[in-house]
Amino acid sequence: MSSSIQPKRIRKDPAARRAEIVDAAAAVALTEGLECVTLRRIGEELAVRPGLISHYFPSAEDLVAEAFGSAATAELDHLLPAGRPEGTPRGDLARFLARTSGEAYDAISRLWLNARHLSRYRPVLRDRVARQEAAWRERLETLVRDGVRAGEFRTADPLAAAVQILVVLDGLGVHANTATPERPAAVLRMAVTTAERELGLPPGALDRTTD
Amino acid sequence: MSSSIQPKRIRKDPAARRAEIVDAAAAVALTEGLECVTLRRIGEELAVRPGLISHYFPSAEDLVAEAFGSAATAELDHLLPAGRPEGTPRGDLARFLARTSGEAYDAISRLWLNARHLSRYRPVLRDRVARQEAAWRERLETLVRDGVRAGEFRTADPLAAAVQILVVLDGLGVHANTATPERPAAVLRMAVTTAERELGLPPGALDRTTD
DNA sequence: GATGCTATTGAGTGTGCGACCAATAAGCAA
DNA sequence: TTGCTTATTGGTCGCACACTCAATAGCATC
Repeated sequence: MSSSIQPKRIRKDPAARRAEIVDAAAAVALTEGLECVTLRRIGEELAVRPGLISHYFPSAEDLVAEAFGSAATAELDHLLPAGRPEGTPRGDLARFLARTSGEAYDAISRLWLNARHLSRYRPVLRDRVARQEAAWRERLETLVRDGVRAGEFRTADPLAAAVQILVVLDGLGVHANTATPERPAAVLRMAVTTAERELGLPPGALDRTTD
Repeated sequence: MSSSIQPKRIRKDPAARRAEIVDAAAAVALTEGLECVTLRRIGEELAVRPGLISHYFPSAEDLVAEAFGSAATAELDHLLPAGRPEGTPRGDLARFLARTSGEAYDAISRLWLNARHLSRYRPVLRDRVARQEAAWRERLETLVRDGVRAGEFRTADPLAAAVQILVVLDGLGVHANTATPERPAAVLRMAVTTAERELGLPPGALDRTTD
C-alpha cells in the first residue's frame, strides 16, 4: 500500500542524530526562517516524531539558536575561510565583497535580519547572535591586519575599518525581504567604496577580477 | 467590589474608535513589537473584547500593517517635518542626524528591524514597509535638494546621497536588539561622516550645535 | 416613547505551538 | 540467549492565536 509508512524504528548514534537535527534546523532556518524551526517542523523534515527533537533539545529555543549559529558559521567559513588565507589579502577581500553583493547573499541577509529581530524575545539566540557578530568582526579584522602587514592596506585602526565595512553590508542587506527599487550605482558600490576608502586603496582596487 | 468590572458598554463613533485602535496598536508595536499586535492584546489595551477589533480590522494583518505605518509616519514627521523646513537645510540635517543617533532612536530601529523581518511573511505589511521606505527616502532627498538649491550642499545626485545616508543609518540601527560592545568613534560618527562627504561639507559641519 | 441601525459582546471553532510522560523496542553487553 | 540502557514513539495537556456569528444594547432618529 502506502509506501510512506515506516513501522521500523531507526535508532541512531546520539551524536549523529543530533548533528542531523542541527543540519535540518539550519536548512529550515535558511530557507523558511527561524520561526519555522519548530519541533514539529524539524521532526517532519527527518521523518521522526516531535518528541525526539525535544529529547535532544529539551528547550526549543536552544535548537533555534543552534540552527542560526550553524548556518552563520558555515556561511562565514565560505566567505572568509579561516586559517591561512588562500590568496593575497586584497584578493580575499575583493572576493568577500563580491560574494556579499548580489542576490545569492540575500538568503544570508534574511537570516541575519531574522536573528537580530528574534533576539528581542529570545535571550539564548541573542547570545548566539552576539557571538556570531564577534566572529565575523574578528575574521574581517584579521584580514585587514594581514593586509596592513603585507603593505597592501593602509589604516590606523583595522577594527574600525572592519566594523565600518560590516555596518555598510548590514545596511545594504536590510532590504532582502522587500522588493527594492532600482538603486543608484553609488549605493550598490557602497561596500566596495567604503573598503577602498578606509583601507587607503585607489578606486577600483577591490573590484572582483575573477570568481 | 472589584472596581475593574464594567458592565456598561461604551459605544463610540466608528471613526474615533478606529483611530483609538490604530493608536493603541502603534504604541504596542513600538514598545513590545509587531507580533504583540494581536486582537487580544489590543482589545485588552482598550478594555474591549477582541471581537471588536476584528469588527474594525477583519484581517489582523491589516491592523499590524496600519500600526507600523502609523508609528513610522509619526516618527518621520518628528525627525524631518514636512512642508516648509524650520531652519536651514544644514541645520535640519544636523538635527536629523543627531536624533537618529543615540539610544532614544533605538525603539525606532527596533521597529524597522521588526517590520522588515515580518515583511517576509506578511504581504500587506511588506507593502507598507515599501511605502514608508519611499516616504523617508523622498523626505530626505527633498532636504538635500533644498540644501543644494540654497548653496549649502554640493552633490551631483541628491537621491544617491540620501539613500547612502539611510543605508548607513540602517546598518547602525541593526544592533538595537543586541548588546553592542563599545564601538569605535569612527563607527559612531559614520552617519555624519557619510553625509558630510556626500554633500561636500567640511568635517564637523553637521555636528549638532543645539537641539 | 417607540423604532431601527449597528457597535459591541459572548461564546465557540480550529490550528499550531512547547512541554510532558509512560510505553515501546533497538542494539549492545554479559 | 538474556537483560539493560536509552533512543524513539504515541498521546495528552495547556496555551495563544485568528476567525465566525448570533445575541445584545447604546444611541440617534422619528
